[in-house]
Amino acid sequence: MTTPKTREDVVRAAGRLFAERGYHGTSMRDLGQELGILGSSLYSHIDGKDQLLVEVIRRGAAMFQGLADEVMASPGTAAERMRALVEGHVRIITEHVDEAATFLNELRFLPVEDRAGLIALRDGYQRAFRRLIEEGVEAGEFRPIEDPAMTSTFVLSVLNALVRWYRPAGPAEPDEIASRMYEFVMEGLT
Amino acid sequence: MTTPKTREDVVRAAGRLFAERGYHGTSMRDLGQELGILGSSLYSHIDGKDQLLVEVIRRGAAMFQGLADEVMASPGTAAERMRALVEGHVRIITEHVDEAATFLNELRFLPVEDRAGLIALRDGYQRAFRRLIEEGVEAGEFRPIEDPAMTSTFVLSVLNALVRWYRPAGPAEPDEIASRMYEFVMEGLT
DNA sequence: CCTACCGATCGGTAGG
DNA sequence: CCTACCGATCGGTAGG
Repeated sequence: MTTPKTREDVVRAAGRLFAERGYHGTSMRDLGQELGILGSSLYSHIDGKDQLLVEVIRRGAAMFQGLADEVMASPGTAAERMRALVEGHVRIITEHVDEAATFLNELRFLPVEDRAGLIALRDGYQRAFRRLIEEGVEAGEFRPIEDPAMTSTFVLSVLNALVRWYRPAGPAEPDEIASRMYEFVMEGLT
Repeated sequence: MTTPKTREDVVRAAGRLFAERGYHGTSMRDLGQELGILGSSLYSHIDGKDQLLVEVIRRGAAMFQGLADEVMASPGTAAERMRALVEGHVRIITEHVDEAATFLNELRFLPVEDRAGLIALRDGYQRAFRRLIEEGVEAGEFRPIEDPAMTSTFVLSVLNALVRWYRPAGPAEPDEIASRMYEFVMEGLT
């Protein structure tokens, strides 16, 4: 009675397990079990385990890159665009934790031929934050910041760590998380 | 001519590989190779692979807990103690990246009987940050903060992410990193 | 610390 | 999607 699994089902289940147990902590038999089929049956949908990792991570990367492209092409002050980046980043993670977590945690296990390209995407995303910080400093919206690259790492550290503690059943709503993150990033503790 | 490996050598090499490739991405044969011996020879030093994970993570946990105990028992304003926590945290990571990274990344792979205790240690460390934030708000040193628990997560996100990007050969000195982190945590971007 | 293994599990294939 | 497998690798042991 249960309808046959699709390739899409397989990729999504892979994201779930890679996020939860890591790429090397997930066997093809685990993944089959998650879908109610045998591990060997997965190979009618995909070519190999590493292909699944590539596909899950590509999805994560694409969402973040899309956000950065959109926000950086839009008008507004540096503060306004920073708010848009924070809200978008939180939305991506709360709506797609698995792909986001796998993108952020399992990049190093990618096959060599895919690794460099996806790391470049991640670095490009970080560069958007750095440029925005530089613009904000120049415009006098932000305080003088000696090392915008390192500071962009700090901002992204706060945002990315959400994949580690976000739980859909948790007490905090995504909107509330985004607001408090933006506040913290802009004002710090004082 | 090379002196025999000690148990200490084994634990340290395990920390290195667990940090770099993850627990499940490291085989006992990999670990042996790192030390110039066979995988099976490791068992004259240790009882099992999971024991190595427990030991590496215990070391990481102990350093952070020691820092929190020391700082929270010392006098000083909330800001002064926050600075001490940031500086200590950065020092621990820059001097012991492997144990720190394994503690922060591989906790979930611990044997069930050790997991809860070490997670409790991590949570206790985070509680020190939360209490300090609450004290700083009450004393009027920090701005009013509605959710000190979530805010402590933000501060720790910035600090913990250092295990992901710190490289001893990198351009930034530990002291400089600590200063900029403290500045960011206190003032944010504005 | 090595030699020589062990059973279990891994990613993956052929054929239906 | 399953049956029935494959060679390779896994964590680990006995004996020296």
